[in-house]
Amino acid sequence: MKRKGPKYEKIIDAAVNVIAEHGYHQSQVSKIAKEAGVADGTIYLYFKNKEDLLVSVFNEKMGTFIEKTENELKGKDTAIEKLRTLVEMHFKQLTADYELSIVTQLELRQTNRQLRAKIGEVLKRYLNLIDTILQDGMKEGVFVPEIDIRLARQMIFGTIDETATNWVMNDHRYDLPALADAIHQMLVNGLSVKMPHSN
Amino acid sequence: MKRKGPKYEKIIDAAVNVIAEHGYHQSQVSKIAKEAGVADGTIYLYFKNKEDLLVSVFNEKMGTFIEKTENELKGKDTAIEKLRTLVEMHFKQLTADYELSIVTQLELRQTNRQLRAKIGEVLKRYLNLIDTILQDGMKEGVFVPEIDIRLARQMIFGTIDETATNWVMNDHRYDLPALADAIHQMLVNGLSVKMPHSN
Amino acid sequence: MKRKGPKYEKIIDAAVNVIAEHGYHQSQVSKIAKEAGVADGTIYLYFKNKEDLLVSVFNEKMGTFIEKTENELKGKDTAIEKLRTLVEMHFKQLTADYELSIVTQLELRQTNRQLRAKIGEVLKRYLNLIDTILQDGMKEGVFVPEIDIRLARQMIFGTIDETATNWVMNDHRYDLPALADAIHQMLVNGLSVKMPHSN
Amino acid sequence: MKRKGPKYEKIIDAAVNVIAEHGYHQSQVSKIAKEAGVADGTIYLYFKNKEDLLVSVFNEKMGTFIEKTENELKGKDTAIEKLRTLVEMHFKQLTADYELSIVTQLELRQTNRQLRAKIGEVLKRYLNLIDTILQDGMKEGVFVPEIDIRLARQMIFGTIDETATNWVMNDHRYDLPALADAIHQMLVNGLSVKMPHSN
DNA sequence: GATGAATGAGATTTCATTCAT
DNA sequence: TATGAATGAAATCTCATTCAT
Repeated sequence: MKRKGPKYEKIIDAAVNVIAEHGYHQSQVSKIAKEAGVADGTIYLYFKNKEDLLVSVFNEKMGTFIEKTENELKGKDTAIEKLRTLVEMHFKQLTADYELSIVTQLELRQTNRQLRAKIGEVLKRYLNLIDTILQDGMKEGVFVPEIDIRLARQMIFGTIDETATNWVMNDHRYDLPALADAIHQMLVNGLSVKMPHSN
Repeated sequence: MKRKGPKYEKIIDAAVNVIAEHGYHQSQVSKIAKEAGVADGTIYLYFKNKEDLLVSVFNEKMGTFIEKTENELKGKDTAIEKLRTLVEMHFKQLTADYELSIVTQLELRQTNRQLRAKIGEVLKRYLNLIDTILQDGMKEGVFVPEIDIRLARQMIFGTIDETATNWVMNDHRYDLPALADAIHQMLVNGLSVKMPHSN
Repeated sequence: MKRKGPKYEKIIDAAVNVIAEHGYHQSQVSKIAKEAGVADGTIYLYFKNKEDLLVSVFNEKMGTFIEKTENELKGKDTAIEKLRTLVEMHFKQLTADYELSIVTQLELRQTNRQLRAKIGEVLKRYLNLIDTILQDGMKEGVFVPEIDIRLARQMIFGTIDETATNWVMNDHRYDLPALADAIHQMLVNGLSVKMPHSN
Repeated sequence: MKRKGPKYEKIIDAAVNVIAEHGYHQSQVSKIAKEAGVADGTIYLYFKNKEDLLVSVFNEKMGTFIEKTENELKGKDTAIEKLRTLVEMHFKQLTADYELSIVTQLELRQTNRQLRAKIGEVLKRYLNLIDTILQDGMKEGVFVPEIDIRLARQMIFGTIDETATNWVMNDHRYDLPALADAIHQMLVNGLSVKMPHSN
């Protein structure tokens, strides 16, 4: 099972394109092979089976996605800046890769539980990024100390993801990164130390 | 195409049970028919095709879900109370129907774009509920007036949905309604009129 | 899994014909279905999978084969007559069913160990027939009492089977039942009470 | 097409081992190449194709088998002794080569008609040995002169082969050469000049 | 209305063989 | 000679849907 080489990359990219264009359930191995310019059997020299290919697609693309975000975060000093960067990077990267945005937001979700579990593994690294930002913010004293990290993470990821999915389902009709500020503002408000509202 | 009658209900309920037990991709029409105690062909007297059945499942169950929430909201006076009620009702109803929670949070998402679009139609009524609460809150002066309703709705729904999905994926291991208060607090904070944070 | 009905018979017979004509490895399910005049999927209403179909072919045909032999044996009084009948029936039945002779002597042997084990189960009933004849002969005092039943059975079956296989491999070019007498004579000689040869 | 050299031997032996261990249908060319320590393509420098390799395996191994038997027969004077030697050598050689016994008795039979025909060619030399013994015995006056050589040969080979196959299928659980005497006795009886039985 | 036997299109994966190096 | 990456044809089985009864 070769896991590197130019054909490996080609197949991964072909998979993204085919899935984005034809949808998950219409992405036969033969279609991906044709798009990659290799024989059907060649796929199986690089991937154990179709599921392995799909997981690898998510791994590779999400890996890059996360790394870029991590790198960008390094230059930021405060949790609030980091959170803004995270949201911005998320939206910018999806905007920069049209096909990928369709694949991650729509297509790769129509998979069975098993595949979704493996995808979930990869996502954990991203969720850990969020957790770190939250812990930083609590240390800095800008986020409410009693906050449940898990719930806060679910608010942040849920909000970003829901926003991104809506954008893709609306055919990328509007400027997603332009929404980053407003989203950021709401999230920070939700987490910040302040006078309690009266209810 | 009969849309009512005892068999109609039986088939809908059988579908929920079969999907919850065996998963979306293992829920063949014949299995649902057997669970419902009818012949395979009978399904097609009540539903146009399998997709129609699945949409109907979501319609019927989500319809009840939304109605109960609407009724509960009627008794509440302020937007903040209404939001709390919405979150609570969401979590309570999922907790009360084990099978439904699996079906709506996990299984019905593994469907193609077309089916998801139809499910989205049904969801709109729920999202409108959220919008109304937001508008109320802005009229009341408790929510920031400049807020983008769409983004706020995505934060609220995204947070609730992500929280619910995590709970199901963690095998319902903890008390979901118990989280409603903390979630509500974060959301209200995120939306409320207050002194801006310094960043 | 229906195991009876006119289609069941049709499929079994179609399988024999297709295997006899095209050989085991060229007998695709679709070819058998076409020969039987049913859809591919119909095969799977009557058989669990292709292996199950092949085992059933052997079961059904060998079952009839054995029953006819058993019936014929009932009319015989002595072990020697019974043995002659067994050999004759074996050769006559193969001669009467051209396709079956090819399938059982040549094609169904090119199968994996698992399938062969299941076929072996069916054969046991036939081998038991032989054992009974041997025991009868020993009781009658015409067969050497010290004979190892297992070895004697292997001689009888091995001889008959090898003879039949050669006949099929020689394209049925000669009259197989005409050899029964000579075969029978040799086998009886081999087993009979007599003066030991001098060696 | 080199037919000699150390790699030729290595490949032949690797084939026997792989087939014995994994079974005929699990013996891919690549697996044999790996076992032999050569590249897949190298196989095709020594053999025309996979069938040619398998026939060669049978050729080489059966050639040695037959030669050893021939050599042993040379030292024997009478047909009866020769027959005993043939049976003994057959069983001893199978016992001495565990892998070979599995390959010749079980695995190489699961092949198509074409390959089996070629294997039959190789076997002819062995069957000729039997024929010679039979003719010797008839000349010596110990075997019935009217015997049909072909039938007698089929009895001898069929019995030996059936016995050997049963032994392999019973996982070599008992001492095969120990059965040679009894088998020999039955065969000789079957062929010998004697008073006809009364039936 | 209700049945359920029958349909048949469609896709993943294997593996013998080739050929450029 | 030797390599081994690449090829691509080919077949089992599933399951939504139909329709004669």
